[in-house]
Amino acid sequence: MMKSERDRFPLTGHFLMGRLRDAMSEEEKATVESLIEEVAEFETAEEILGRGQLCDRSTMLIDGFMLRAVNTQDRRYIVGVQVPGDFVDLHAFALKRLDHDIVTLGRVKVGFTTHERIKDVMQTNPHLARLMWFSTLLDAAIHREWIMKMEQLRAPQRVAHVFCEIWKRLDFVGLGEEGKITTPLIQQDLADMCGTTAIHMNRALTELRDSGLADFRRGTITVPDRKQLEKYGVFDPAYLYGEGVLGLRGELSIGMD
Amino acid sequence: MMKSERDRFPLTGHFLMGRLRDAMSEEEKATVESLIEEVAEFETAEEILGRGQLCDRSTMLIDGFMLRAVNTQDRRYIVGVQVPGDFVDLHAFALKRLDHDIVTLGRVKVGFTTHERIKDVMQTNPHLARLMWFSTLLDAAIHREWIMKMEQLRAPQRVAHVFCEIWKRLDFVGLGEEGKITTPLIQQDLADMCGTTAIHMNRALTELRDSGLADFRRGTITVPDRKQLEKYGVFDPAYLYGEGVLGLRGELSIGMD
DNA sequence: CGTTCCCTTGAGTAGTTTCAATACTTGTGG
DNA sequence: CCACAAGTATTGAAACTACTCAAGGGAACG
Repeated sequence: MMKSERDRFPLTGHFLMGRLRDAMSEEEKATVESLIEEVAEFETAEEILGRGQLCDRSTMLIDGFMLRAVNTQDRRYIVGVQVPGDFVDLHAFALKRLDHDIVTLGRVKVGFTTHERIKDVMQTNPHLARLMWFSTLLDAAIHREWIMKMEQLRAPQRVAHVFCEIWKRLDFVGLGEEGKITTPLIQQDLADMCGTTAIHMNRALTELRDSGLADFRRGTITVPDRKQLEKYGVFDPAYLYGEGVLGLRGELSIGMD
Repeated sequence: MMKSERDRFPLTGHFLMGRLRDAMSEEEKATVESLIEEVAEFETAEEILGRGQLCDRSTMLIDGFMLRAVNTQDRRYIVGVQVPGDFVDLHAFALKRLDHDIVTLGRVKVGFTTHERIKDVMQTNPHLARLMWFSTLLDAAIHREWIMKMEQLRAPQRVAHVFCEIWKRLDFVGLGEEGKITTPLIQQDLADMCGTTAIHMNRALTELRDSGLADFRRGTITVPDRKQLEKYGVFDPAYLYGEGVLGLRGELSIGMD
């Protein structure tokens, strides 16, 4: 049996999986794997990179979850979640300073690479450069979906959408299980992702539970029928560029050469 | 007197103005200008590029405004606005298909360049490549701010924020006037940007008008005291990467070499 | 076995939507 | 020039959604 991507590339095997990883040659996968110069583990709620902080390295999320968040005096706003395989602050390569914090959600394992190394790749392998660019734009596409989520959905639908997104992204990298997934999320996190108070989030979760769509208990999300939850949360995975109308897998020759 | 950027580069003179345009050499500015192979004008509400549509060119907005929008059966969701100097669908270079529509807001003038040309630049000028990447990430940063806008603000503050953002972005490219700006926006557009109904948006605008913070009348936005409006709309322009804690202008040598 | 963090519930208030109706503006053709 | 149509803006009232303040319950960890 073929070894899994993760076995062959223990640090970056999940990068772009389910999306354009198929468009990467073995050499390119090896190049990406070799970018990681240092591996580190963090406890929960640790800040990997803070807003406004100058930085000269980027972080690959190997295991666990992370959040993009902005903290003000009185509140925290979550603007994104990251799952294994995500180059969580690759955009810092071009931006130099982030407008938000990157914080761990539960224990995580990450790999660091320097911007120096990335710059080399940029100049020597235009194809990989483009894939890295693509991966940062994937985050932007997710941001747009979140804006729409806020614009159109009520609290219970928003969480449903969040559940669907995380699940689907885990599916892409081969970590999505059947029936239930476990995360370090608490209700306050979900509230901060959906722009509601924790109290209201609790009521939204109760509603989902009562209606049998999804059950959230201390980080474990149980969903009897994902299709139904996706319908309820108006979730169409196309924006994740893995499949559907926006997917590129069938047209790898187009543009990514 | 020195000719303005726009006089010297009539098609792309506003590109990255107020942000990293200062980091571009004269040759680079000329290169970008030469990318534009075709200039076109459009009437209002025309679709430049539709969701899911394969594409092999990108569009520079020269004059006027554009919207990033997603249309469903019953509603339209606006996820971004573009002003002159914006490479409105540069990200289609890496994504190939957009997850949203790009539509004109009022009459516009645009310039087209092929992905073929962009690819050349990518491979021959890593510095420019990086600036182009930067410009797409700027959009992502704006998306994140919009998510926060939705998460934390009430309708009147959200419009206030939209007004501040558009104004500041016009400032950057030298089109921001004193006291008032004129746009082709209607109340329905503002509602679609803020995730409210047009009716509620009307009440929000009335509130702004009554409180003396801002007056919106048929596209013309009048603001007696921008600082005050910015405070009300919790608007901190840092996320636009032109100045403030995230600005790079004083540190051009860092990273962008 | 108690502390701490996380979750739950109730009641009153604030913000938003919906439905319904009414004006104002602008452009067009008679 | 007026009449009309289409698009845009405004207002009122009732229903819904979410927030705040306040109190209590449960699980995990030492």
